[in-house]
Amino acid sequence: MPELPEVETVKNALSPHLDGRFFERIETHIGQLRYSLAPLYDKELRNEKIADVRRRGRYIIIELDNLKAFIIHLGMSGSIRIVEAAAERKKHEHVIWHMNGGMTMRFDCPRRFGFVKVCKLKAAGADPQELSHLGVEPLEPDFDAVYLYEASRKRTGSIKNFIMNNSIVVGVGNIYATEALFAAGIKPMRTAASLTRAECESLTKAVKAVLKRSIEVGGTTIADYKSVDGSEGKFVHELQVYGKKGQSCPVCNTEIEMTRLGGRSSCYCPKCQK
DNA sequence: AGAGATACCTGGGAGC
DNA sequence: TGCTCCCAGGTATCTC
Repeated sequence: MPELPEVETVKNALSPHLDGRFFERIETHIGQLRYSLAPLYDKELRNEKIADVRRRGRYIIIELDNLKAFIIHLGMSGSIRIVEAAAERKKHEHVIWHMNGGMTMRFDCPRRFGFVKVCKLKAAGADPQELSHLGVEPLEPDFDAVYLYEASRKRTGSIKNFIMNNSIVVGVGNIYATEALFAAGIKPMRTAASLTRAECESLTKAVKAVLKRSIEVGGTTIADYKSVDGSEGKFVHELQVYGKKGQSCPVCNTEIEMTRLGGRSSCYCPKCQK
């Protein structure tokens, strides 16, 4: 399931294949994913040089020279691959971009939680209006103890849901929220407002460390996620508590427990996490 | 305003 | 074996 490290990995792998090329034709095999795919037939998306490929939160932005852009979200099961136009289409490859030079970029999205949106940018390199609600990037310096502490005052929801809230900080999903809270020694069900300054310091550091480490090893492959070349992320081998209910804590051997927060399962060590 | 619930969707695993 | 049921996940939308 693609979280920030996975999307970062995909974006980095995609970039050299798209750089300076243009889309000659876009082919869709389904009417809509999360949103209708009809806007992809806009003529202004064709034969226009690809100016930039970047990431914002869990969204990939492919910007064209005319300031039109695609926003791609992989949902929970989406992947993108670059293959020759002649390659056989996989069952769930719903969108195929044909590039000059004979290669295609293909969006495989079995569970259809992903989407492709078309938008118009105000300037080169600008964030689309569609993503203006997003909070800070977790790997940027503005996600720090002061920010987290101040944003979380008066917040009565759980700290886990708080750091998974896209309007606060982007790209932290269930896996990395779970792992970061373990690394910081904080129970996921604590209210956000109950965190001290010191705990905000350890939590922001833990979020950054977990995300950076995962990017280094190519993300986390649980079931569906693969990068552009089909390789699997190796962070799954470094998970400490995610999905390990009933197993021993790698630090203190206490049995890992699970609770549900915001409808999502949340594993934690009852002894290491206060 | 914030927080919780729910819908969306399908593959995979468990249980019968 | 084959069926049904349930779960996983992020985001948008709703309700309180």
